[in-house]
Amino acid sequence: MLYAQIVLGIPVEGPFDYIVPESFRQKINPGSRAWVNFGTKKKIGYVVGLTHKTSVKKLREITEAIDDCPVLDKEMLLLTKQLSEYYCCSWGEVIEAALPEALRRGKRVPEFKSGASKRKSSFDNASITLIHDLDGASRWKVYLERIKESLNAGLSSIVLLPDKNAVLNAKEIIQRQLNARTSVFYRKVPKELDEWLQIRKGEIDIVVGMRSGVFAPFTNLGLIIIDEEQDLVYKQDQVPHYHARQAALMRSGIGKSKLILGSTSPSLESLQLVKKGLVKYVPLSRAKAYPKIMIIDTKAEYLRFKPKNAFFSKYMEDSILSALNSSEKTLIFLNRKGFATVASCNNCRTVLRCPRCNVNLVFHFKEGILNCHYCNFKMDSPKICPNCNSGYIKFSGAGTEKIESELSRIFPQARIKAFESESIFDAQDTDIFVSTSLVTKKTGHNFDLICVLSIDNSLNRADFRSSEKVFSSLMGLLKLTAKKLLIETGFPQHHAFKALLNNDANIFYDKELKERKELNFPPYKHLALVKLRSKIETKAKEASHALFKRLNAKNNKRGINVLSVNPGQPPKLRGNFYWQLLIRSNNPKQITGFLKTQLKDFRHSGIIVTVDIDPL
DNA sequence: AGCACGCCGACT
DNA sequence: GTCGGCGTGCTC
Repeated sequence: MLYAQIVLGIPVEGPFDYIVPESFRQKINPGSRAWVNFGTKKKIGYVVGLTHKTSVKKLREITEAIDDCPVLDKEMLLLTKQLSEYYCCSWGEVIEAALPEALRRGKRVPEFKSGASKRKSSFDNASITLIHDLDGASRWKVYLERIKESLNAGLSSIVLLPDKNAVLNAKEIIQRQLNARTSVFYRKVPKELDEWLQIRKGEIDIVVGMRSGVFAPFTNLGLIIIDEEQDLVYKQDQVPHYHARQAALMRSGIGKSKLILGSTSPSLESLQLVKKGLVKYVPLSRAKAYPKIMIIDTKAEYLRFKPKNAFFSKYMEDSILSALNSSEKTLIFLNRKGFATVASCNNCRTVLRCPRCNVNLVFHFKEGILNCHYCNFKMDSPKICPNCNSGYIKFSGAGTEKIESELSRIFPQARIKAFESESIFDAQDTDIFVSTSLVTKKTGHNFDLICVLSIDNSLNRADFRSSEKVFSSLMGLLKLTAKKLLIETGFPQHHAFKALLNNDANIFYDKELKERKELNFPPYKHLALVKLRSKIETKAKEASHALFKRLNAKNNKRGINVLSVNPGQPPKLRGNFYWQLLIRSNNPKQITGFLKTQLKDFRHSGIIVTVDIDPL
């Protein structure tokens, strides 16, 4: 008797054994899909193994075999398994993250010959490289060389980028420079399945994609490149909360392929791997001139000039004016969209909030609406206060739109454009651009003057990564100018600014690493976030406290620390109330092991629990 | 996750 | 008396 060990794309640990009927023997192999009855439902199962022995009494038969040739090869099976052990989710859930939608729905693929797998040279320390490239231009030379090496060895490459624009841009560079079969591959790309099949058949040499591109089904992978590896989009914000960098590290270990991480401001995680000697560090110098950088101490400015409610310091205003006078291009950078942060009634002080998330709504002047930046809830801006019917709604706080209108008041002669969202911003006839971090995502922009406003908001978040995020966005801005960069801050001594002033990233990294070490934060320790959500506020609170108590009681493991229970951030999102536990450990696998046993029989009505390992 | 089985409260 | 709430266990 032959049994198939099958996992499913639901949060239950398998595998489950099924009888393989004689007629399906040819088609049931590790990595192939099959229809199975599970409970009362018909589901897609993924065969992860075959066996002649089973301890289960009442077995069911596989309903139908789907694949002539397995959709997952040995490497992919191992990769998805390792990821499920790391990220505290089921094997089947990771498999579903790695397959195109059509395959998860059970769509058949025509019979195909799997691409040949090639033997690769041995894997050593030089196999992982971190390229620290200060203006983001010179690294492409290295990328192209390494891809070419891979091609010459008959091996394929994956190139990951943070967003669609960068993907299309990269594809163009590659197609211009190399004679190779290149495919753009990401979730929801038109004809996703066709692309997938071509890669699986070995008809493609290079895949350019985003996060999920790390699962491109090559059988002869030689190289993975992750560009701007510090970018937060490489972490999936849904189960299975995997990080493309982590997946790439695992995949390169399994398949003996090389890995290149490229960045303008490397993550501390990657630098830590360099320090441990696991990753080779390659710094590239900046080709562009280094701009003049000024840190404007807003406290000192205030003492000198006492501007009341001014958005710009005197120095900044003067700089913008002189840029205008010599018809230079200026960028005003701030991290807040919209016209105002808060809309409140001037009479009763009622603040207008999102009904689903309970956060302040942001006023968008052009559309005349209030918008929730968490769930995208929109409503027409009310003329009168919904609470006291008074007719005066006050808007305070500065977003891009507010700054835009303020600028046109101070500089009526200037042509000003604010860009949020995806609006076109190659306008030639513009003197001053106002933008959020979106501007660093678009290529080919150059400014004579960049002014950074209200960076302190970002710096003082209750987030241990806030400094790193600020540093990274400043380094992103640095790429956009060779002339002048002004930063307003009340913390001019901060190591992020010092590093910038001295053109020495190590000033930032050394200090930041030291702080992280002292506080037991990543990259020295790992964190896990256990999130509980419920429609009912008290239930979420009570359940999270019960879980906190339980985890502390059951935790006899050395090295695991259940740190805190807190309301989620934000506490209310899309009509659900969130609470979260924070756990610290030396090793994510240890947390995952602990949580998998503890959460199996933790059940509260109306509560959904999810786990995020290495949250960002 | 999704479902069935099973035991207690307020309704035709 | 029964419809339905949700706590509990299970899915090969």
